[in-house]
Amino acid sequence: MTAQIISIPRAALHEQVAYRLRELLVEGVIAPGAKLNERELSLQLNVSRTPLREAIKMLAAEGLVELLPNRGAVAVSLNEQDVFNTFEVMAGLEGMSGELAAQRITDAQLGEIKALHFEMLAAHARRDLSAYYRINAQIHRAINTAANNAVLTTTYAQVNARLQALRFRSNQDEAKWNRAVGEHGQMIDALSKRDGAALKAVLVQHLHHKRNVVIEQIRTEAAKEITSNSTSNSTSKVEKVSA
Amino acid sequence: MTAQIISIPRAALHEQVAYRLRELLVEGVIAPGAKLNERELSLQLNVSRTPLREAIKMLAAEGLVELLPNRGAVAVSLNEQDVFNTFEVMAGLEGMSGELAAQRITDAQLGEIKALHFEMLAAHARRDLSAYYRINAQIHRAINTAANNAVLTTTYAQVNARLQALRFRSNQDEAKWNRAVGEHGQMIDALSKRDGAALKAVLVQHLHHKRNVVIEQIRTEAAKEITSNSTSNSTSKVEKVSA
DNA sequence: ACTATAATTTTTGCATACAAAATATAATTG
DNA sequence: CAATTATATTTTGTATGCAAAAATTATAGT
Repeated sequence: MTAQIISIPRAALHEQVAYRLRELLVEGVIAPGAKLNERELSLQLNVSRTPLREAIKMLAAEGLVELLPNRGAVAVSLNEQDVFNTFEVMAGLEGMSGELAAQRITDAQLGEIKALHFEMLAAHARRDLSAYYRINAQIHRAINTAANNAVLTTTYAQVNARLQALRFRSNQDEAKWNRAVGEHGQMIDALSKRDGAALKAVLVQHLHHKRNVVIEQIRTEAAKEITSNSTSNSTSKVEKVSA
Repeated sequence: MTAQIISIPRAALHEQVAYRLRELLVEGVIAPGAKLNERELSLQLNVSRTPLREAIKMLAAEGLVELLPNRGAVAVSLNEQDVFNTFEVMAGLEGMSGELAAQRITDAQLGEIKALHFEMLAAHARRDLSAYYRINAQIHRAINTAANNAVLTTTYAQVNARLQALRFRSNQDEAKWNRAVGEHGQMIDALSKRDGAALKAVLVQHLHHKRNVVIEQIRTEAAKEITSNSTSNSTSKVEKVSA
């Protein structure tokens, strides 16, 4: 009879909207630099503008969108300097995560990370990039969890979201992929030995390499943009949200 | 004639409200755990509930208030674990700041920090705690600026704001104050030598000590609360915003 | 034809209005 | 009189409406 009374109230509308928008931004459905039209989005998400605007304000505070006075919000578009800075902070936060995780990780958590590591090796062997990225994210999240610091976790997630929005998960070359996998092996070693300094060093270097890959990619794409723009018209501006 | 046309548009209302609320929260006018009544605040700030709510959502994303579904927002109230975690992250971020600042600081910036340091020594000599805290914050901000990483600066500011809301700037004892000033001297030395590792170490230790002071104070106040509650009624709940 | 200006439309920003949930108060019953 | 239920009030959540700003289109002038 009273079964439903305890039931958790469904998340507030602005929360749901924020969650959905976060997805759209991080998955690149709303491309960097694209405008967030309130009327359009409220129609597509089937909510009024009020909770939508509240959600947008939250995303602005998270750094996923930028607010232009009287001109609404646009999805963040990071330039090379921004990407560099973001990776620098991410490296620091990852390093912290690793250092703390090495001190605090439980045997069960370590076991799970080792399992994930083998799954990652499997994905690598199959050349399954999508699975690789998924498991990779899981491993890093697991390390973060093992650090056992909620403030670190949310801070990390917030900074990381902005990088995810770059969607740089394109085809990296064979050598770099192999190196990344190798670095992951070193992480497991360091974690097993509870060697915080070593884990930190690997993680920082791992992110350093990742940063280089991304910046290289940004430059390549910027160059491509220019050449393609001179021949045909750019498609990067026509951004539509698919509900 | 066209002088006014270029003039920057005044900040949007929700921005102004967010700024003001941030002040009220950080300065402790709205005490930790206090409820943010929308009607009340909108009257006091003289805005409608719409921009007020937008501002509150931003503060929630910043971690300064907590949203309770269908029950509004309350000023964050950090327990001992939260404070510990926050300081841990702050130490990491400060360390990063120091390491990068040592690499990137300009002579002019170093000069300014040295000047601030002398001002701090003056405040210390005068036992002017208020000035000391102000200058202390300026020095840490200056180091952060010298690190030349906008993402780090905003991340740092966001995490720091939550600590400021604790308002632990009460009277610390003589010995600890002296030690803190001594640590500041070491910072200047490390910065002058552009010794990132040394600066980082000092900053991390500095925060470590600060954390201990704060946690000790929290425990003391918690103990006081209990005794005072048993004799008279607590005043910590009756929180009013003074516009 | 191209630029500059004016009218129109769209879009954002803010306030208000209404509905639903939560809280406070009153009433009722054992 | 305490405990519980019912009622009233307050408060939050969402939608809508209106005004101001920006973007777009139309118009006029060179």
